[in-house]
Amino acid sequence: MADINFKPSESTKLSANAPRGPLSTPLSATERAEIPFIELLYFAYRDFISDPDAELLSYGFGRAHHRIIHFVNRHPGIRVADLLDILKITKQSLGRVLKQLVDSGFIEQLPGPQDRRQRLLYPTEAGRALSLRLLDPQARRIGAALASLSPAERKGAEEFLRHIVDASERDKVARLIGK
Amino acid sequence: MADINFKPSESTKLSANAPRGPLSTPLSATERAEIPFIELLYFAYRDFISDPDAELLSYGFGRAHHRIIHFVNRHPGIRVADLLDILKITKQSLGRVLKQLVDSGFIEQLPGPQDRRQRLLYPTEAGRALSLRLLDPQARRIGAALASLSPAERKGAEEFLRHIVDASERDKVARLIGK
DNA sequence: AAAAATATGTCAACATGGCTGACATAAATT
DNA sequence: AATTTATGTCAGCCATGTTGACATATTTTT
Repeated sequence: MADINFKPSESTKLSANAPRGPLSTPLSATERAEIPFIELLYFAYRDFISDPDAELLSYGFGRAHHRIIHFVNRHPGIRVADLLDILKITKQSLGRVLKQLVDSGFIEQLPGPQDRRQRLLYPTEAGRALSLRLLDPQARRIGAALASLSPAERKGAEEFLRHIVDASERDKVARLIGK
Repeated sequence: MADINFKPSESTKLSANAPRGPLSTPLSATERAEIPFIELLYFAYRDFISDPDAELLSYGFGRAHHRIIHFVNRHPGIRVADLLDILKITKQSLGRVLKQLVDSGFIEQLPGPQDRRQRLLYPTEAGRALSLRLLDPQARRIGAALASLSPAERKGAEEFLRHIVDASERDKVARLIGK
């Protein structure tokens, strides 16, 4: 490995002591003003899911269970097909995790009244309780964040997130969220 | 299974035809005003990562590769320990994926000039190019979202995300983002 | 009534990317 | 000289995603 024999005056702080790499100039927000938002989304989401992740551990569940529990509680009687469309996963992936939730008594399946091929999904009392437990820390986190914003800023946060969603999915998401 | 023998007047649309489940009343934003934001974060993040996910497929890479490529390009010469602290994963998880990126010529490792135990990470030209390719669709998505907002609303979006981050991580994130 | 389409479930195999635990090595620090 | 630190590596486990093929019950169509 070649040693350092040339040390040009570096302009950036982070790479000041490392002018030997193939590329020592950082990708900066100067070039791409959107980078801070990209990274904020990453860090915010990383921490946003950390609370329920910890809670789920004590039940032996994971994020997949969380998503199912949440949307079944939000839409009791939801069809399997609609849940698949929300989660954008395969029925095999869903089936495995859903089965665990049914077996452990958090979700119940009932045949559809009109179409008896359907197995509509409902939360049990335990399922509702779990949903609320998982919801609580996230709601607190959101609430605290919103509390520090003006009404216009709050609207900005909401509109920003709505526009990050695929344009083709936006209406459906708006309907699901209930606005 | 008990049949329906009582059909109370339902107020919500979604559960109107399904009053037989253990719980047919939906968890609604009426009880928890933060629910729309919780779901918006979920849907926004789901779509936000879909563009790079598709792009990565053609390289045989996954999200783990994306994160490494991104932060190494943002901070050329970063130490392995610092990258681990950003990603919050174990060195074994990082090592496996990082090795693939080094072997395929997207990232180069160089010993630290002061402390030669360190293996500082730098992007190669190919690594920078890949980083920009992955960045592009996300930056466009963010840019389009921001374009629809007023300055105050933009500030709201940014502040909201900053506050979603763990309080204990907020300063570090601010430094990483460069503000 | 028979045929086709639909909603769902299931079996099997595989890939990614997390994890833990144990151990190795080289370099810096004490 | 002993210890600590930065990093790597081997081995195995787990969660959760994938594809493909096939089964079943029910509804719709012909």
